[in-house]
Amino acid sequence: MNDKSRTPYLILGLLAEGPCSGYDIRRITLSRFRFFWSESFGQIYPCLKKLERRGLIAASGKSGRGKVAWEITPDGRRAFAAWLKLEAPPETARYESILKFYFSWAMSKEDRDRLLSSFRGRQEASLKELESFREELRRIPDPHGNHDIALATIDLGIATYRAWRDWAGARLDSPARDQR
Amino acid sequence: MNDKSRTPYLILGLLAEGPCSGYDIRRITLSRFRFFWSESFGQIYPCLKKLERRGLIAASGKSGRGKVAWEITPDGRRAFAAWLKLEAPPETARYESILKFYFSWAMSKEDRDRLLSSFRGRQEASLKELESFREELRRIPDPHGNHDIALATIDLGIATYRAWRDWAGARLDSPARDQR
DNA sequence: CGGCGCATGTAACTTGTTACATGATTCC
DNA sequence: GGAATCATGTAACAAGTTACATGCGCCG
Repeated sequence: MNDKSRTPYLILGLLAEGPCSGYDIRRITLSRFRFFWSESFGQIYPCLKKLERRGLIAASGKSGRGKVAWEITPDGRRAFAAWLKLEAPPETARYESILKFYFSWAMSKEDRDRLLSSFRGRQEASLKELESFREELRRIPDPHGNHDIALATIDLGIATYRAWRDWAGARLDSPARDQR
Repeated sequence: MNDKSRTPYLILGLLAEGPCSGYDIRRITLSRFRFFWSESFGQIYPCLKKLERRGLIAASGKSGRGKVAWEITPDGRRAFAAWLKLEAPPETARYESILKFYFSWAMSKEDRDRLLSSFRGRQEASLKELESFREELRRIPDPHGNHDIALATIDLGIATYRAWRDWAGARLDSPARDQR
């Protein structure tokens, strides 16, 4: 495991919490992980096969439909723990809508407002989704004692979505004033 | 210009504000754009050549050292404006340190605190950098009247860095309590 | 029994990074 | 004159997306 893709570790980490299918992993990255992670099927499925070949995960029978439940092996846990200790490299980001906002001096006021308002709407929707997931998580039992950390992660997402929504809101409500 | 890379538009947009070299573009993405954009030399230089071949930009002589000053052409402005009008596709993100925090139930408390504290330090440093750039921008003249929008963009970065720094700070100062 | 969503898979492609090379200029 | 930084460039590679194909099971 000396390549640079993080996909294997995302998978190992999720499986370390409990069995999962490739489809489950995809759904997780699309919902509660969305503000900090993404994966496509084209990454997930080949990576699952590769991890299996290396003995880091194993298929533990099929559940409903064609769904495969994957489990982490002791070797997998070791590989995961080793990665977890490493310092993460500097982060990079690409938010096209922020880039467009930066360039929005070249737009009409209407187009800029449309951009802002659609931005605000997306943050608002993501916020609602995370907030309701947070409530759900708070209610269900916590067998492994890791809910506090999951909740803390979600709180970071909530804080981010709120800050972004409010930022857009302020530009829409009083666009001429200089807010901080 | 029917491919999916946004690099050409970043370049066109920056050149639309004034002449720039490839190195300048890189520096901009490394500093004030860092919270929402990144580019590597391996993308920038080939892309500049391609944009020149297509007549969207032109080299306007050399300045100090071997530095090439690039300018946008009328065709370039049109291509830029056309892209700007399009709705941006859904955003994806990858923050390895947040992923690691999510998985930090598998860490010792010391390792988790180290992670949080290094995270906080990076947000703090980025925040300071953006704040001082903001002050600098406020002081210099604004010939094209687009400083307000640049400042607004920077404010989003500042809000993000603050929220992230404070989130990490709260987890470090009173890790047992349930903050919002 | 038709359509939708679940679920897996993969091939072709694009995008982006890394590592390297080169040379000029500034500063000590 | 040597080191650091500025500045450009590219080849090899890795990573990630897209578009497709397949089939099952559930629901109306």
